[in-house]
Amino acid sequence: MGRAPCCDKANVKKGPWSPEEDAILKEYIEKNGTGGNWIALPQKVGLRRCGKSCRLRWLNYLRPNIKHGEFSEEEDRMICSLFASIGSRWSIIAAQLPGRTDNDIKNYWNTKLKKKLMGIAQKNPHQATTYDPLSSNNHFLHSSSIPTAYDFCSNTNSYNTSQDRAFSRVYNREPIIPTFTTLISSNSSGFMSPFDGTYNQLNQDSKNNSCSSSDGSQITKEMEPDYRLFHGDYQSTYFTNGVNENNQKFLLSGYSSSSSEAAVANGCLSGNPLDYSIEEIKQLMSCNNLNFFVDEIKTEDKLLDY
DNA sequence: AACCCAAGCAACCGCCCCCAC
DNA sequence: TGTGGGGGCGGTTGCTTGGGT
Repeated sequence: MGRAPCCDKANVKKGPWSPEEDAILKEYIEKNGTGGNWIALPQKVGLRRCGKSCRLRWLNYLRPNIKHGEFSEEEDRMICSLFASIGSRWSIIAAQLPGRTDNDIKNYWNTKLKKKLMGIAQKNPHQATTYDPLSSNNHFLHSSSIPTAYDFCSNTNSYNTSQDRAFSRVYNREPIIPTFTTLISSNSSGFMSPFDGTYNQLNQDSKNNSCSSSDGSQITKEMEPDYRLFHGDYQSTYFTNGVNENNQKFLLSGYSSSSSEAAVANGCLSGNPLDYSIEEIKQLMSCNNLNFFVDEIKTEDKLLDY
C-alpha cells in the first residue's frame, strides 16, 4: 500500500499559475508567512492548489529577490565548478548563487551550460588528460598533444598538480578516474590502442567482455562504467576501461559518429547524448584546461557543512 | 502563411530524509 | 524506538515560443 497523497488530486488545479493566483499567494505569505505547513496553506489562502505546488511557486517565482534572466560568466564558472565538485545537488549550488533557484540552475545547466562546455570541447578535441596509476604522486597529467603508450609507461611528461591537490582536498581521496591513459583517435570508427595502434575491427565478445586488436593481442574490457564525452548530437568520444594481457590498465577511447557500429556494439554509445556524468564533466573541464576549481577551500568547507 | 522541430522553462512527480509524536 | 507525514530535492514532463523550411 502506497502512502497517502498530500492533497486531494481530483479537486486540485494543475498547470500554469494565473496572475490572480500569484497575487493571492504572494499577498498571503507576505502578510502571514507560510505557517510552517505548506500542505495546509492552500486551504487557508483559498487556493485550489496542492501545497507542494504553492511551495514551488513561491520559492521559484514569487519570493523576493528572485533573479531571472541571463547568467553571468562568473555564475557559469561557479555552477561548473560546483557541479564538478558535488554533482547535481542543485539546491546546494543554488545556495551559492544569490537570487537563483535550484530549478533555474538545473534548467540552465540542462539546456545551455552543457552545450556551452561541449562547444569548447569541440574546439579542442585532441587535448587529453591522463592520470597515471603507477605514479606515487598520483598527479593529473596534462598534455597538449595526444599522449602515447610511451607516455603511459615512462612517466616522462610534466604534471600539473594544482588540480590534483584541489580534488584531493575536496574529496579527501585520490583524483577521479582511476588507472587509465587516454588517447583521442581521429579515426571515425576505431579505437586507438595505447600499445599497438588502431583497432580497425573491434571484435567484442559479449560473454567474456573482451575484444581483440588487429594484431591479435587481447584487451579485456573491465566491468566498470563507460565514460562518454559528447562533442555534439551525433559525435562522441567514448571511453572504456581496459586491461591488456600484461594486466596493465588503461582507458580505451575512440571518436565516433552515432552510426559507429563499434561504439554501439561496445555499449559505449547509448542514451541521451547530453547525459554527462560527473566524471565526464570533470574530464571535459580538465581536457580543456578550464580551471574551475576557483575556490577549492570554500568548496571543501561547503561540503563539510553538508 | 503554414507547418515542423528544437529549445527553453515552468510545473509536476515521486522518492527520500528528517522530525514530531 | 518506531512510524507517519511534511518538506526538500532531483528527475521528468509537457507547454510555449521562436526559428527554419
